Order: sequence, then structure tokens, then C-alpha cells
Amino acid sequence: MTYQHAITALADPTRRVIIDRLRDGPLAVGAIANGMEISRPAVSQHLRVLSDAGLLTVTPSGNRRLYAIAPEGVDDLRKYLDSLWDDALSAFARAAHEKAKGQ
Amino acid sequence: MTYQHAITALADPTRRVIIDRLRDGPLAVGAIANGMEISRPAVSQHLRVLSDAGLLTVTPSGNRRLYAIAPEGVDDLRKYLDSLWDDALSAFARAAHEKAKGQ
DNA sequence: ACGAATCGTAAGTAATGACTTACCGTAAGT
DNA sequence: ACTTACGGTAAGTCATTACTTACGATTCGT
Repeated sequence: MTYQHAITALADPTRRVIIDRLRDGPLAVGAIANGMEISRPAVSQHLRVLSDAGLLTVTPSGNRRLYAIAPEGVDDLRKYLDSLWDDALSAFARAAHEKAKGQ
Repeated sequence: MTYQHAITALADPTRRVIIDRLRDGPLAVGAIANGMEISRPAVSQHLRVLSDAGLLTVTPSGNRRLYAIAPEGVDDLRKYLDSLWDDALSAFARAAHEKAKGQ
């Protein structure tokens, strides 16, 4: 259901960089934006898109906000691609079979 | 390597519709465009994007061109999401562990 | 209590991309 | 050969979106 938003969110290269920075664990906004070429508000906007897509979770911690990858959101997208892969393989095998038969 | 283009290509809803139409097997451009709301040239442009992303293969058949899902391209994207999922789970477990220890 | 730090939001701008119509090339049918 | 069908490409338009600066709200340190 929500995988459409997830794939749209991951389509942006900057957002994939952000996701990659969170692979090792949660980070605050400043830590994510630090070293990136774009401004911190831009990072905030990307974080919002990723959160809305279900790919990130936010846990306020005092003054800061820790963002972390939400495994469930990633899994939704995985499932979509798995079903697509299954169908692609089936269609591929069937086409090969048809071709062999028609030959 | 090419999964970036693949995810960008799949981010568009219209292109996902096209992909869905090809789940059962190869189709010609006219057959894909038939019943869709957009014009046939627009479909051609989408097919080009999907092909360049490695998600589709083209096999000219006489007058027409048959497009089919390329399992390999889908698999590249799957691998990216699998690695992302693994890291997300690890980070999640570690964060839970830290929390339990800190408690 | 006051200044500094952290972060989200608003408004405006620039760039990206999806779509249309028009056109051209190639293959099939008669 | 001539017409019809099929499909890719070009040019132009419109909407989306990613970015900036400016600002406001909340929390920490002293």
C-alpha cells in the first residue's frame, strides 16, 4: 500500500545518501546534514519525505531528533520487488518455452 | 551499479502501470498503450526510460517491438534493498540492545 | 533568566520531468 | 508501387520538486 511513497522517496539521490548515512544507526539532523553539500533545512525536508513514506522513524531526544531507518518500510518495498521478480521470471521462462516450442 | 536508474524509473506511477502490464509476458507498444490515458508517444518515452534503466528488454518482431521485463534489472534493485534491509535490521537490533543496557 | 544550539516551517526560485502535437522512418498488406 | 500500420524522435508547454534564505519554537547550558 505504502510502497509507492517509499519508492518515490528513494528515487532521489540525496535521499539515498541520507539513508546510507543511517545504515549504521540513528543520527540527529545536524549529524546527517554535516558534510553534505545542501543546507540543513533541505535535509529536514528530505527527512520529512522519508518519514512520510514510512522509511524512517523519529524519536525526539531532548533538544534533538534522532532519525532511524524503519525496517518495515523497507520490507514493504522488498515485497513489491519480490512479486515483480517472481512474475518476471515466470514470464521469462514461459517465453523461452514458447520460443522453443515454436522453433 | 544500475539500480539508481532502476529505482528512478520505477518511481513514476505510469511506468509502474506499464511494468504491471508486462507481468504476464511481452507486449508490443500498441498493446501497452491501448487502454491507457496517455498518448502512445508518451508510452514510448516511458519505455525508453525503463529500457535504459535495464528493466526492460526489446525484441523487434517484424513491424513491431516487443517489450518484456528484464529479470536481471529487477534483481539489481532487489539486492540493493536486501542490503539496506539487512543493515536496517542490524541497526535496529543494536539500538534495542543499547536501550536495554542503558535502562 | 538569558544566550546558544537544534530543528521544523514558510515563501520564493530554479531546475527537472511528464505530456502533447507534429513529424519521419520502416515493415506489412493489397 | 501505394497505402496503412507501427513506433521512435523533436520541440514546446506545464506541473512538480528540490533548493535557498528567513523565521519561529523548543531545549540545553551557564
